[in-house]
Amino acid sequence: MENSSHTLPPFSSSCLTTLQGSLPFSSSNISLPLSPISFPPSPTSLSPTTAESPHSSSPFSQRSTSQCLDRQSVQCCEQDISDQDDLTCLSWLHQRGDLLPLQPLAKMTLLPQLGSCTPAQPLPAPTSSKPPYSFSSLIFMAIEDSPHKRLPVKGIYEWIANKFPFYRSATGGWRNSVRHNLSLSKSFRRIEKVKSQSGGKGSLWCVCPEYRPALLEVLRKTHSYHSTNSSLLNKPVLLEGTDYDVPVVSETMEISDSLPHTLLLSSSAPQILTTDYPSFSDNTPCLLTPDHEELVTMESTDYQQNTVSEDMEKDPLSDSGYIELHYYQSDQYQYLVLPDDTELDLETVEILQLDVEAQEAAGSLLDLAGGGY
DNA sequence: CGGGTTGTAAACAACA
DNA sequence: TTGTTGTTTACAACCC
Repeated sequence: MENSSHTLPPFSSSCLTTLQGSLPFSSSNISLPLSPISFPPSPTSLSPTTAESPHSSSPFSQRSTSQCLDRQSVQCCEQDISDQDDLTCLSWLHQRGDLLPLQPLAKMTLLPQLGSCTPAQPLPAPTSSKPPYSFSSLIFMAIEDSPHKRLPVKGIYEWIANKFPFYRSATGGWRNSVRHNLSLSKSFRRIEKVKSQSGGKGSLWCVCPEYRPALLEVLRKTHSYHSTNSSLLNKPVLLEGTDYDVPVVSETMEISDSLPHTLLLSSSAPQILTTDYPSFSDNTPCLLTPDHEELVTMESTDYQQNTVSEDMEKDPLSDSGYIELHYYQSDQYQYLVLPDDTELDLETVEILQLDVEAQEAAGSLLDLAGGGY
């Protein structure tokens, strides 16, 4: 289960950001490196080709953006994409193992404007406030975060309690609510355990695929509300008083066509970095420089032209109003691949608290989940 | 105001 | 017998 040998593959795990929006969708994409990865790649997570390159000589360490996507990188990304057998999956739940938890609004505070890579204040000690998620969302996340996309009730309890300390100290009533939701909600389906399966009573629970979009939308709205409904739009927000060490819905991006762009990034906890986010309506890939000072236009690359387009054409959600953004990471950068004719106005992008161990654990979960469905 | 959703509590049966 | 799981009902609060 927690096999640490299952670390992130080179350029690793493709993480998905599933958005709902009304933006045009095309077959070609741009790649947007998001932020440097601050952790050293695990030896087992690197292919021979990438492992040969020390960090200092990595093309990604250069500011010259045209060098940022060499052929090897492209191939790695291609491989990564091809391995993504289910574009609708919540891979991000694994990849972004400790992504930002949604925070109660009262705990949001403005960050000082950061001109460059300035570490934020360490997050204060957690408090015990109730997470903003409904039980359906909690169950959904728990199940989606499981290797095989199915969990027994007890596993759901444990996931929630692990991720949301509020429920560790809460009385047992919430467990009743969980069971109540499982039984009552059409979103969840009970799977009888085969008799050969050992251990424990009860059944496994999974998410009904037809209800996934709705559940995702609930998550998106929850995050959207809690990340924007505080007149903090376009201002970097530091979520403090974090209650949950969980990663959940940060990949929800609010896309609008009217607001200036703010990109809030974190290369590793507890740093929170910000940068202005330029328009990408010219379909030009951009690179966020290693020190987060600016975004630089990138040259067109083979990667852009040849690698992702087919994948996006096959996007099963392309007609459903959902847009999937593929999230990659190399040993130094994270890449967000976007549909290129998207009038990309990010109202708020929040990517917080990338934790190395959690990501590696998430990677192992992904590996397990690869054959699970 | 009505309907739908969500959260909570409780009762109960089935099962390990 | 006990604790867990699953179902069902009831009610309150909230939102649209």
